[in-house]
Amino acid sequence: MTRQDSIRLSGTSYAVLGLVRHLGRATPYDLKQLIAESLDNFWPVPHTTFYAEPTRLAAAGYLVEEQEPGGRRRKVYELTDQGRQALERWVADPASAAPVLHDEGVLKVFLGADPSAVFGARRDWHETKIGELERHLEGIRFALDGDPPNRGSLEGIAAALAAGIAFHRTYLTLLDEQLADQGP
Amino acid sequence: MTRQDSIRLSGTSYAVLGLVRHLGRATPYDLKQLIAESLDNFWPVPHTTFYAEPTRLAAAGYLVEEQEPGGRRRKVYELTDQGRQALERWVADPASAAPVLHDEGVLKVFLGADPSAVFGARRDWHETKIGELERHLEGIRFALDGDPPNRGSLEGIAAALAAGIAFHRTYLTLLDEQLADQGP
DNA sequence: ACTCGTATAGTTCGACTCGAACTGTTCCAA
DNA sequence: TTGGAACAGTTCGAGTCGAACTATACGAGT
Repeated sequence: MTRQDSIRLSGTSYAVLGLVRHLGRATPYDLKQLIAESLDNFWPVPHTTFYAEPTRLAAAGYLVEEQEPGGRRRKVYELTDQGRQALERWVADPASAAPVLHDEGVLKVFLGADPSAVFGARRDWHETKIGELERHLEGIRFALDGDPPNRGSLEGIAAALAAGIAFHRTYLTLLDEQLADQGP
Repeated sequence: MTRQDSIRLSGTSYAVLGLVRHLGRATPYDLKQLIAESLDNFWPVPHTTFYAEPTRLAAAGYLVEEQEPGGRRRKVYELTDQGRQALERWVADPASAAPVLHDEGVLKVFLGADPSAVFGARRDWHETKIGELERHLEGIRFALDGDPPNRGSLEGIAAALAAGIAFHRTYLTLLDEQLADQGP
């Protein structure tokens, strides 16, 4: 009998349910590994949440929790019907919360910092980031050329990576425009 | 004697300090009004934080807190030297934390939602938002054409609004590209 | 076989954050 | 003169986060 503690489900909750559905059986660490560098660009989840949130979801009946008897005694999660249904309902609804951006650099400039200094530093960061994501994406593409055991998974990650790269490129363009409007 | 409870200062803390510096004397409600629709695009601050955070900052010596004797008994804040120095030090440092984006729509698509449905709905939202911001910006520009009592303030807000509009436009472009890549 | 370093895996804690819901105040028009 | 809308402020508890820490596994060199 699943419990109905009627907890609130956030985007992060659904992210956890979705990742568990994807892996079938997953430990918190698996979840963390899955999204590093891909989904993380659009929906950051601190790693501690992957330990806390599944426990919450299991208590409310969306997941089942098992613990390995020996070794690291890791907890392994699987979706329940209730979890699957909640996830499907949420995914089917095309409405989504407005995107939210947190940019400390713009805040600094708003509070009087020198735009060239702040945006200049930021520029380099985006370039580095793009490099990382591209390298990662290449790796995935290479894997996709071989045999595809987990093809679907990799394709989703590739799409997220491509979108992430597009996002950072756009940001770079915007920054360069700002920098051009300023200094010499 | 200012207390040194050595609290952690987040971007939001500095935002509060900066807004108080800007206004000279400010109530929480003033702060909230100041950033609605402008800074909010890059550094969202829930309104309750404008009640809690200044209290925290005052306890640690960054602000002084006074309470109106009658009426609404509002609390009024002013910057201390300690607060001013902390703010200046932070603003002078060109390094800033990486921008962070939260986009539930992309999350949904990542988890298997229909991209056209999700992005289509989102598209309209951005258009509405741009309209609002543009109307607001026009208002500010009109005010700037008149006499400028608080000119500096308004210019900062105008800049933030312009950047916000640019951001949403860019997002719109990206969404349209995604929608074009999909079906008809 | 052993042991040291590194990578992997997991947890605890407390401070902070957030939003829902509520209360109180002021203003203004009917 | 009173009732409703807009304005202003607060409370509360659940949720979120990151720093710091512990523990386990693996592997290279000895």
